[in-house]
Amino acid sequence: MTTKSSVARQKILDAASAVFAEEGFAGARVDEIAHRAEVNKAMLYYHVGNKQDLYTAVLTRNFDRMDEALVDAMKIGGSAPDRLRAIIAGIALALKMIPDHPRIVLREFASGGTNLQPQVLERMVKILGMVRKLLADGVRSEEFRATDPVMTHLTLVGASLILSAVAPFGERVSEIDSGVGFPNDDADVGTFLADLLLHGIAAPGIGEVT
Amino acid sequence: MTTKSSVARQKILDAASAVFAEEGFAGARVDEIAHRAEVNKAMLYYHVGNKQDLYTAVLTRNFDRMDEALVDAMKIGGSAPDRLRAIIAGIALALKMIPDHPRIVLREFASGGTNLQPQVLERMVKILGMVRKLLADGVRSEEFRATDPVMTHLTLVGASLILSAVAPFGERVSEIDSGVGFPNDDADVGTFLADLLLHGIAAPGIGEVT
DNA sequence: GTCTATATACCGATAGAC
DNA sequence: GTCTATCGGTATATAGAC
Repeated sequence: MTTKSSVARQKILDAASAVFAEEGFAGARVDEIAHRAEVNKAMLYYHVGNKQDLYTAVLTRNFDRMDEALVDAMKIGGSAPDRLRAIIAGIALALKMIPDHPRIVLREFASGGTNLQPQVLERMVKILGMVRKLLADGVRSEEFRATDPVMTHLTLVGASLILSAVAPFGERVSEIDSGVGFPNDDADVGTFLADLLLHGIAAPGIGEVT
Repeated sequence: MTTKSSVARQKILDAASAVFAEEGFAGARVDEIAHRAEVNKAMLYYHVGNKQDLYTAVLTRNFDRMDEALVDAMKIGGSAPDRLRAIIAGIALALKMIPDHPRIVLREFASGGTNLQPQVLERMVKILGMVRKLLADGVRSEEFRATDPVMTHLTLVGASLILSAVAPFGERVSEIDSGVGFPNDDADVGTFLADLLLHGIAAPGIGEVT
């Protein structure tokens, strides 16, 4: 059958996610995706549809997984800083489970989201909204300073994406300069980012905020 | 003549920079670049070379402009926090002057830098090194906490790129949800990021660092 | 240096047999 | 549901006249 839970369909989406992450939408080849999924190209079109449908299906699935993980991470309650730590840890963990996702999303930020269908944009906006609401709550309860909310949540999400996506780039860089050293898979992105965003890098008493 | 300063060549690189920013390397069309540069396609090949050469020429030029601006911004000296503010302001200003650049670089982070020639990677490493050295200096002088240096400088650079590149994406999002509101061109990305990275968002006395 | 015309190859998509 | 064969469109790149 051609249901959304077909095994072939899942294999196709897995392969497509990897290829879109590596090559981008324009650079990805449908033949390559079919080859990696070990299905005939005609079957790919039969099960999922054309390249754009495939891309939308991949992003929808990846965002739904993200959303599921984040809704889960937000259940803990507590102070705004505690919940911020929880959502950042949730984002970092989810991106680690779906390593293709940050690379695809980063490209969409770069391209202006031109390949994104409305249902995908809605899912992105929902996640951005969760972060933004949390930040606004913290400002209201006076646990956070009143920073620009939009730039703050873009920084949080953007930094999470970059840190989660940078490993392959790091390998390429170390080909020409082995002394740089990018984060490996063991790096605790969540704890690092939460500390940084909450307290910054200035030592206590150094360089007051204006 | 076919020198690097030819007017035609500069027009081609300007057009190519814009198209690569919008469409990525794989998505960019040489015909489109030639059309925007108002030169014949054959002349484009004559003046610059093939698509890969063109991409490398654009990135080399953009990174050299970045480097020039940053070396300039670093001349001020002063405390580590002061210099951090200066380099972040320098990055933000330079990216504002070269709006194509963050979009192109973001894609390269996503793709693992597979389209980057060694001379381009070297220029990236140089800029990353300037930031990293500054952070290390601050830790040594005890003006900065001893955070992970690699993740810190990736966060700084990544956040600068995202905040500088997100405007077109923001316009796409507001098509489906006009209430989100992304940073516009007037946003003072430099001051925001410097405050955030130095002091974080936690209100004084809230949620101590472990 | 400039331009037209075209070679060459690739890629997305599907027709049609089984 | 599955596969082969192929169509049609498009993209990079260049030959060759001026």
